[in-house]
Amino acid sequence: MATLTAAQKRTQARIEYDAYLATCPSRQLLSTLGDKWVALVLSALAEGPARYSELRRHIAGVSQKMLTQTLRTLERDGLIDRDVEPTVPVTVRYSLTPTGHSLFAVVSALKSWAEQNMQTVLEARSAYDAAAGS
Amino acid sequence: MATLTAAQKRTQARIEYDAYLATCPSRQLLSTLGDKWVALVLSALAEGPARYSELRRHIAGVSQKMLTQTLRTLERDGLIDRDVEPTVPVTVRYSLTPTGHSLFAVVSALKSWAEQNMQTVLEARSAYDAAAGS
DNA sequence: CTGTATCCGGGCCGATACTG
DNA sequence: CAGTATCGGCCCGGATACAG
Repeated sequence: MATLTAAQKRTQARIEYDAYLATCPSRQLLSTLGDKWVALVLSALAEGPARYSELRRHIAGVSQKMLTQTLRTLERDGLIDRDVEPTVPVTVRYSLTPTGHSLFAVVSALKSWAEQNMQTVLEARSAYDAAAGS
Repeated sequence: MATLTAAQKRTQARIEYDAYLATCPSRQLLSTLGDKWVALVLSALAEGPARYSELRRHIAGVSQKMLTQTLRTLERDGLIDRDVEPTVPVTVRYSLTPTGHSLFAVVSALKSWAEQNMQTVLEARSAYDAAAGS
């Protein structure tokens, strides 16, 4: 039949909304920044260009896989440059593009907010947890 | 023995780094904002207080579970207020706190960056994919 | 040195059913 | 109306092994 059940309508609405979100610039940016290592890589490269192994050492907790994956994503989005020098063994330098620098500025603003307000947030959290425990 | 293998040292370094990240205000904020629905709930409430069912309708794609979970997290962090009116049936109004409003301002800045630069990013992405396909 | 390929466990999140 | 409880699929991301 042509009519849909309530459940089907809801599912359909969700699919459409997901599609809408997938094209939303803000959401795309947010999900990229939300990635665990993106902000750290941006910060590291904001201090200047660096080689793969330097990044790996500087961001101590990252796994090889995630570092490579993060770098590829950022490169694909035009946020960082990847320069390969044909030495033996090969040398690779990563650096921020202008777009990457401008994104880092935004992230810095976020960082400032966090540093100024996280204390308040943490206190609210403690108060909330204490009330729940009583 | 007292010495550690290279693998053990790396694991240890990762644990310490994770612990460090867990206390980093920026990272905490980023992982919160990265949550799929947080920004959407903030945006919705920035337009004014709303009831649970209103939010559910306004943010069409969200599931009951995730909406509740998101609201709880934001409430816990002191970003939104939850007011219960003892009517029958019960009425619940959510609204942004001052801290919540200030966070929304930051998110708005992020949104502006996304709207201004996502076109460039998308083009870079297309170019990258085209090069890979050749 | 700078990656790629594969396996696999844990957690996120949607669907569903139930409640005051 | 405004939730809570539970199950299950899927994907993220770490560990490991291999390669140019």
